[in-house]
Amino acid sequence: MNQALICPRFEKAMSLMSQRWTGLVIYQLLSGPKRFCTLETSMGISGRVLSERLKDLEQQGIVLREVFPETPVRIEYSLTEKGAALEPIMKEIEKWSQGWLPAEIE
Amino acid sequence: MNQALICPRFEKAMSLMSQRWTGLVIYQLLSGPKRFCTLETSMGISGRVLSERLKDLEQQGIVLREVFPETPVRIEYSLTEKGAALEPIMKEIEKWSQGWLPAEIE
DNA sequence: ATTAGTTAGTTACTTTATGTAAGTAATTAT
DNA sequence: ATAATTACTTACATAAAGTAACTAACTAAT
Repeated sequence: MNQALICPRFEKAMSLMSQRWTGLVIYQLLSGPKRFCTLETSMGISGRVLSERLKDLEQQGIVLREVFPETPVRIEYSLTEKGAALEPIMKEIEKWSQGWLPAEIE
Repeated sequence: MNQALICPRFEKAMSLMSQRWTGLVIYQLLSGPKRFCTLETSMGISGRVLSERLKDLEQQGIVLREVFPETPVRIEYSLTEKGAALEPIMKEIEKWSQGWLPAEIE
């Protein structure tokens, strides 16, 4: 009865991208490793959700968490190879947004 | 204080893609116009949210709603040019999912 | 020794988003 | 008159996200 079955891998990828904040976190990490507080303030996400997302992305092998025992402790989040492979998606979103969304009024 | 300002157009596009179901709705419409009940059953979205999403996408000029006064009434949703321009994003998501997500076990 | 400051979170609570299931309106078939 | 179909909407329940205060580990200053 289900005429258009969706590929489960595609569906999974889409549900990843469809989670609020996930795309932006990945986008931010494309320009290099970032720490928790940097992500928090630069994208306006709440610490509660950021913490949740980073754990999730780490578990999925998309993000790597590294602890540097400096003072105060520095923890850096970066993209794994799997995570960096998401870049073409981001580039296409960027292209579309530039081609089809209105620029801001100055 | 905000070292990595995000382009507002990109942010808007990302927030569109980050809404639950929006990406899948667009993906389904890439293969041609679809009616409400088809979308509803093929992707397992609730009517309440599907209705909300379609209205939203219509307002943003991504989806076109057409009424065919047959019996019973047929209403078709399709992508506008702006909506169809999202295809490259979907293709990249598809590529990534095939390259990095495990295939199902048969 | 006590107080304050920093980072990376967590916790309890509130608000918003989504799911569920029943209902409505228009139309035709029986 | 009753049932069936499509395209929704409505009321209510559950899940996800936002807010703000708190904790833990450490150092620096008073």
